[in-house]
Amino acid sequence: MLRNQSPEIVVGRLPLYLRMLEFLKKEGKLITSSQELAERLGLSSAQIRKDLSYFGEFGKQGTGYNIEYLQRQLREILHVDRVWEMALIGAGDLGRALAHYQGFVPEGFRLEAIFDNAPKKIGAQVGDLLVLSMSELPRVVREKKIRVAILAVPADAAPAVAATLVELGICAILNYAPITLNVPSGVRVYHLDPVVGLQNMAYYL
Amino acid sequence: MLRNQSPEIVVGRLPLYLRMLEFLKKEGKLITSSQELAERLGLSSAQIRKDLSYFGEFGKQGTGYNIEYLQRQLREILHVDRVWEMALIGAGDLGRALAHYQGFVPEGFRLEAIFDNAPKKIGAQVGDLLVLSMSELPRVVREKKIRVAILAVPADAAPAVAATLVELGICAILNYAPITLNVPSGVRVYHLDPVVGLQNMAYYL
DNA sequence: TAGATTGTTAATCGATTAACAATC
DNA sequence: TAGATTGTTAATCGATTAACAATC
Repeated sequence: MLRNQSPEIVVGRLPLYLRMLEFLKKEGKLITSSQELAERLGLSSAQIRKDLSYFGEFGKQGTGYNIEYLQRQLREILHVDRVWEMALIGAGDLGRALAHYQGFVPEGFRLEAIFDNAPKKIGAQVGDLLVLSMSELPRVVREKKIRVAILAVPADAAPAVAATLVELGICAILNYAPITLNVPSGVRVYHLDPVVGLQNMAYYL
Repeated sequence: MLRNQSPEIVVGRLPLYLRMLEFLKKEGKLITSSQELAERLGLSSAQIRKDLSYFGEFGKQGTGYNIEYLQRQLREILHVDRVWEMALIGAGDLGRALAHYQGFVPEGFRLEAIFDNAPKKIGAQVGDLLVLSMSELPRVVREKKIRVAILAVPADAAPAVAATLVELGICAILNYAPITLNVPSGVRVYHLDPVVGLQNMAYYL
């Protein structure tokens, strides 16, 4: 695959395209166009065509894009044409909410285990998982070859847990802790902080 | 205030600066520099100076930035030098986790009420709030002059709820539903979807 | 064929970086 | 004063958009 420009920002939009394609499919559509996608997503049709063209030719002139086909292609590009096992760290309110979330599996991810270091929580049932001690983390990550983790611990615990995850070979961390994590290059962190979103929007209030 | 370029992307970084300043303060620091902030945040020092200079002059040559002072200035710029009341829609697992979250108030936001339309949930105690019926939403929003909402309902319910929120005059929506919301200009939506983050990172796996 | 829409090029627009005078 | 760091300018870099030939 040719990579003559960094696609980081483009890759960031592909999951949105994938989500919208699923939505359109549920509306009964079989075909869509860059214009329809653009309108629904609040982007320009040129941007969508350009983004897609970076990875290949997926449409037909005069017709548009076959939704199923484009979904398959995008899933392949994003490597979500398989299921990635995940470790969830933190069995607090948020951790339990994530453990109950049904939306991961259809999109290429599955929670394999949930960890906490509070003795009161260890052994508790959460969804169809039992909360394991943090001391089990290395073994589970190794045995299940886990490469993705969700971090749902308080901010003050996050740096140490992140360091452990990195050491165990985790290379993608979905971080719910309200703190900027310092990780080596090669490890990716995606940050989800409600306060960052709220403060951002507050500027415009 | 002069606005000769769109600061959207800059405004998006200010909450990160604010969060890092708090972190440095907790380490006992009184002063920081664009270089220190840059290293900790993984940005360039030039970018941080440029971002700040867009809103004013907050530093001293040779010295750097007084942390407390810069925090106060950034809070004022972002309009989080006050507390915004919020309505939370959805009393599922995620809604309850958000209702228990202690991190909103120190950052300028407070949950005023939580709503759901499931009869089983209405009246339940969640944190120190009682779950109210959706039919109460208009009254509460009006009486408390609420302008910010958190949407924590399933994707299929989200568009209708968002439309209601917009109609009631809500102008900032923190959206946890995995769907792109269509709102009029003037209403801002900040999207938090774990799957989007995971799929984005999966590209690099 | 006529109409529609893609994929792609070139132009435009905007964001980041490098460099440095100003100054603490 | 010497050293450090800001605020700002100009240069660079990258992303978006407009336009259109190709083609279904």
